[in-house]
Amino acid sequence: MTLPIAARAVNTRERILRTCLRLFNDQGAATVSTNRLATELDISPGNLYYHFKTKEQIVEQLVRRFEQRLAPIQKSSPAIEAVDDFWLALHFTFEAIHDYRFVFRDADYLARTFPSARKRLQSIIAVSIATTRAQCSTLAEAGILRVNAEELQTLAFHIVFTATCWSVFAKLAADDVGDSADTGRAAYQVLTLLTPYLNEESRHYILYLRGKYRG
Amino acid sequence: MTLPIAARAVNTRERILRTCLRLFNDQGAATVSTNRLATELDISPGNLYYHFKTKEQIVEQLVRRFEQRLAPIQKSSPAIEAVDDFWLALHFTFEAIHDYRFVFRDADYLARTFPSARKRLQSIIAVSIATTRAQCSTLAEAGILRVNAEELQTLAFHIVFTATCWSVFAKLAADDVGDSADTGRAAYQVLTLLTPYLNEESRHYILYLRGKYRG
DNA sequence: GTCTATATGCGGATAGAC
DNA sequence: GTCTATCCGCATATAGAC
Repeated sequence: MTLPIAARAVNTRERILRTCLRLFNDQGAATVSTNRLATELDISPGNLYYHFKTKEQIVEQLVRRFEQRLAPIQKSSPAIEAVDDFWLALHFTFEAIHDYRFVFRDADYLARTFPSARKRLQSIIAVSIATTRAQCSTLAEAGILRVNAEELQTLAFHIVFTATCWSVFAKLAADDVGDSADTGRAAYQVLTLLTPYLNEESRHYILYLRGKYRG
Repeated sequence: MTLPIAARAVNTRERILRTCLRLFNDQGAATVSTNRLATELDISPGNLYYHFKTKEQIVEQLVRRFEQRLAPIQKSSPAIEAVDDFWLALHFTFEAIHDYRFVFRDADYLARTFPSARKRLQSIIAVSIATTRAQCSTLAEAGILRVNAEELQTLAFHIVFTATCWSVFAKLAADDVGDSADTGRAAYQVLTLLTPYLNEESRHYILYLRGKYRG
């Protein structure tokens, strides 16, 4: 009952991507060489080369997956009718970011080294800002968020900025070497940006949520 | 009228540091090898080695200078009596960050590769948060900023986060490849965080400043 | 598909002559 | 102080056998 050849091939390709993602997240995309990746997988460099001719191809595939992971979350924009919808979407987003944390962590290296990655990253950010603005806009129309057009834009920009860069900063500021997952803390930090602009009722709700994310 | 030998030596050392800073800022600390640095300086690798035995020593020296550059700005904390004092301090800070932008841009690489740099970076961030909190606290006592203790902490944290990571994000989000200096935009973005908590008078002042930093 | 073996180049670091 | 020459190791990439 061994798997057919085609399935085995898919499996190796899949193993490469999964393992690479893990190593990238743990050690940084710049640090993880193709050789080390092959060693970790217990396959030969030649075999790795058979599946991916360049490191760039692996990177692009992983970034593409990250993009696909974000897509359904962002599609939910119109359904954001209350603060906790926003909160939930934020949570999913941060989980995705955490699962692919190398993407933003090593953004500078990736953008510098792989032109294809650079384009994709910029696209992700542009889409994210647009989506976030749409979400905030929906909240504003529902009277939950009190902002003018300019504040809306600045807020959306700042939320995306926080989402993308938070893990870099958290890791840097942390005493320990590992990456404290704490996506809740990240979401909380973003929500704090929103707080002053919320109406009374929603602000109270935030204060309630806040209690759950402090220790 | 040639310079005495000692002075020449100091000069080469200084030239190394200056050129290295420029290359780091332009191309990234990870990308710039000691060999490329030597080539750019028109000196031999051996000569470079004479002045700095390791790349880490150069990095540490540069980070130390960045720290020293920040120090006098941070010492001015008690003198923050109005919003535009804060604004000015912010401006100086962002100028310093821009002049040493590789420090935060490549923070992950630096922290990973050079333990000495990691410690220094963490110290810089810790001091910055403390300083910022002190500044905000002064503003709060003067009735300019209306925040409770928790908001103060979160705000300080977020301000430092923005200051350190902004250039990374700005560069990533930008279409062009170069680094748009625009420290004004960065300072404006930080000030926006403060706005909702300001008293009436100061908020108007901010709105006035805002006009100067939009195109 | 997977392996072994290897080409080629660049990185940091260093010895020893001048 | 500065150079030339060079070691060593690791990176990416690849050819060719199985």
